[in-house]
Amino acid sequence: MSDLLERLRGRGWRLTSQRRVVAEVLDGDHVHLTADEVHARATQRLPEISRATVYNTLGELVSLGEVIEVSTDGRAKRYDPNAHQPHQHLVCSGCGTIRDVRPLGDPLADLPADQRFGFTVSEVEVTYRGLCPSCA
Amino acid sequence: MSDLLERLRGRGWRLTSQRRVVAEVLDGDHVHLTADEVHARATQRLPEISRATVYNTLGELVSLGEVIEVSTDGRAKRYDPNAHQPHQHLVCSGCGTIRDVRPLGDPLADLPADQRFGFTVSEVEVTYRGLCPSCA
DNA sequence: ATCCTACGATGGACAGAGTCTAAGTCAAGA
DNA sequence: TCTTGACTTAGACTCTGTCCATCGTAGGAT
Ligand SMILES: [Mn+2]
Ligand SMILES: [Mn+2]
Ligand SMILES: [Zn+2]
Ligand SMILES: [Zn+2]
Repeated sequence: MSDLLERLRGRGWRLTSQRRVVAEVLDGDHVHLTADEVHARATQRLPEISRATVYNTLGELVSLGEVIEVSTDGRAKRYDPNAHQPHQHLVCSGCGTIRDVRPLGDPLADLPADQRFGFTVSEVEVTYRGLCPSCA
Repeated sequence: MSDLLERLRGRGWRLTSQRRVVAEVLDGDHVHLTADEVHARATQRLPEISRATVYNTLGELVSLGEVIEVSTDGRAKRYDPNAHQPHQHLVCSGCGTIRDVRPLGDPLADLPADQRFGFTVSEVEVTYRGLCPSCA
C-alpha cells in the first residue's frame, strides 16, 4: 500500500491526507467497496472528507490502473484494489459477498471465430453466482 | 411475439394496449434496450404511455421469465427478449453495441473446487469486450 | 349490450448513485 | 516564507429507478 503511494507520487500525484486515507481504506484482499462505503470508512479517519473527493480519488486510481471498477449487480459500482492480478468474481446471491477467483484456462478461448461478428475481442469478464456457506 | 402475448394471456395477464406496445418494441434479435429507450419507441406508437408503465411491464416480463435484465456497463439496465436461449454478450467498447453470443463448453466447469470457497455455484455470466468492425 | 370492479395506467414526488461547479485551501517547489 | 496551480468542499444537478394516490378500462357477469 505504501508502495502504491510511492508509485503515485512518482507520477506527480500531490499527496494529500484525503488521498492517503482513501488508499488506506482500499487496502486488503477481497475488498470490493462501493464509493459510499469507502466514504463512510474514510470519514472515520478523516471526518471532513467529502463525497466528491472520494469519487474523484477513486476515478483517478481507476485511470491509473491501480483499482478496478466492478459492477456485479445493477446497483453501485464497487472498487477493487486487486488490480495487478487478473481475476474474476464469485458473488453470493443471498448476501452479496464477493470473492476473487481464478478460473482455469483462458475464458477468451471459448468464443469461436464465428461468434465474434468481426469484433476485436480483447477482454472478458466472468461473474459466477451462487450461495455462500452462510446463506446455503 | 404474438405467441408471447398468447402465453401471457393464458397466465391471466390483462391485455392492454400499453403491454402490447412494449412487447412489440422488444421484438427482434440482438435487442438490448434500456427502459427509457423502450419508452421512447413505445411513445411513437402510443403517445401517452407512461414511464412507470414501461418499468412495470418490463419488471413483469422479467418475473415471468420472458425477458432478461442485462447490466453490462454501470449505467441503465438493458432488457433482452432472448430469454429462452441461454447466451452471453459481446460488447463494443467504442459504441456500446451488444451482440448475443454462444461460447463453447460450460463456463461453470472452469471454476475449480478450491476456488469455490464452499459456495454452491449455480450460474455464470460472461461479458466479452472489444471493438466492433465500425469502431476498430 | 351494458354494468361492475379489480387490475392496470398515469403523473409526479421521491430516492440512490454519480457528476459538475464555483469558491476556498494547501502541498510542495522557488 | 511565498506563490500558485492542483486539490477539496458543499451543494446543486442529472440520470435511473421506485412508489403512491388517483383515474381508467379489460373483460367477466348479467
Ligand atoms: Mn476482485
Ligand atoms: Mn442478449
Ligand atoms: Zn451469502
Ligand atoms: Zn462499436
